[in-house]
Amino acid sequence: MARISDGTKREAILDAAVVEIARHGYHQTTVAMIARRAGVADGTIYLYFSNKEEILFSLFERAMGRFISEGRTEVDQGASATEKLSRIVELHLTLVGRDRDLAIISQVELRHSLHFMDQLSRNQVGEYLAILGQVVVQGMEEGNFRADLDPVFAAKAIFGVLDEMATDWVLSRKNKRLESQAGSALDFLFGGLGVS
Amino acid sequence: MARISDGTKREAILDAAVVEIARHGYHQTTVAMIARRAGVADGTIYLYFSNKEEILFSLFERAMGRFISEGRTEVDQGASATEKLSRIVELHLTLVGRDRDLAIISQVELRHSLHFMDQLSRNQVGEYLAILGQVVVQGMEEGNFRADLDPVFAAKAIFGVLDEMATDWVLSRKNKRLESQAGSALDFLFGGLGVS
DNA sequence: GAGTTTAATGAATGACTATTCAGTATACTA
DNA sequence: TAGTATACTGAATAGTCATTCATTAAACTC
Repeated sequence: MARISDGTKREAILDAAVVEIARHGYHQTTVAMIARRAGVADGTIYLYFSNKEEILFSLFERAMGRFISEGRTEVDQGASATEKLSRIVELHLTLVGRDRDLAIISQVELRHSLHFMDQLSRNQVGEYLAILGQVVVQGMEEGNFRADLDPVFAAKAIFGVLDEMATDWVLSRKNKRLESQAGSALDFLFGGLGVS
Repeated sequence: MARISDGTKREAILDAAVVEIARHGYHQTTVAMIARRAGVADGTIYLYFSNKEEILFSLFERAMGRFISEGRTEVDQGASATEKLSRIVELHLTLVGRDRDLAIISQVELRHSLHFMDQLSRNQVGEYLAILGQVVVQGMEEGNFRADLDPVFAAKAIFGVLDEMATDWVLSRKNKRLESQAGSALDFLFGGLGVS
């Protein structure tokens, strides 16, 4: 029998969870529904996750892990801060826009509870904000961004704009591609950052 | 016996709900908990609300109603678009920052489900975005904002920044007043809008 | 291929809680 | 004050589901 450490069954469960939770919401999704879609028995879920909430956590870690690692790569490929920011914006919108189910999870379902949001904010989102903050600092040092910026605040503002765009896209039924607004977003953000 | 139409008991229930839901989250809050805090029997809740979810809806309507009406007043008091926007930003941060429990409800608990967010977005938040959009249009007509702005996009971006600030404040344990960042926010937003 | 270990199953359990409603209390009416 | 209408109560109901665990199946070992 396949070793539990293969990870393929675990992945299957997470994949199933994305679909079910995106479709019905976390609280309306039963463990049985996830098990059924993943093609395993209810009890099997508990061999891989200690409880239902851990599935949601794992879902997020998996998604955000990809997000951050790709983000770092993009940042490393840009030279100037403006270039790095362009890449981040493009990537953020592309990644969110790639998979609507996953977007629903990250824009809506993961924000269920204070406790949950707190976790996110302290860990993954915090890391993302830190990356943004570093780019802002670099831009200031290069003399391309306003000298009186507060990098921590600016990072939040940038994130706020991107996050609102993502949420809006998830809620709108239009099929307009999210990335298509990257230009407007950059114009706005560069303006806010004082890029001349 | 007091008439049901007095509304005082209904208000008491909503007040109790804000506290309990902010403290424990919507799903961990039982109807019995709300009833207990409001000083009424469990069954009494159902004389005023048809089910638990309607309490959450009503909570939101009550809060957002105040928000929008005060928002309109502020807008009407400003002459130029820049002045109006300053007032809106100040008001938004002040109102959110005034009551942490209510802020938790609006920044976290009300965003529970796609269905719920959809409602918000379509109605109250949509109205708020419309107000912001009008201000942007005015600013463009006055020649103070960039001419190539997309007002619908700009409204979302403004809202995104304010909303992220609010969420961050709710999650942070610091007691820094939210309004204290209004200046930074305005600098950023005016920059994004191309105010020279 | 007998024996052992590991993985998977799914029916049963147990706990929880939104909602109901028969009964009680309070206010109004004449 | 008797009678009626309205508001309130809280124990009982009814349904839901996360989680467990005794049993079965598969894989590995030598």
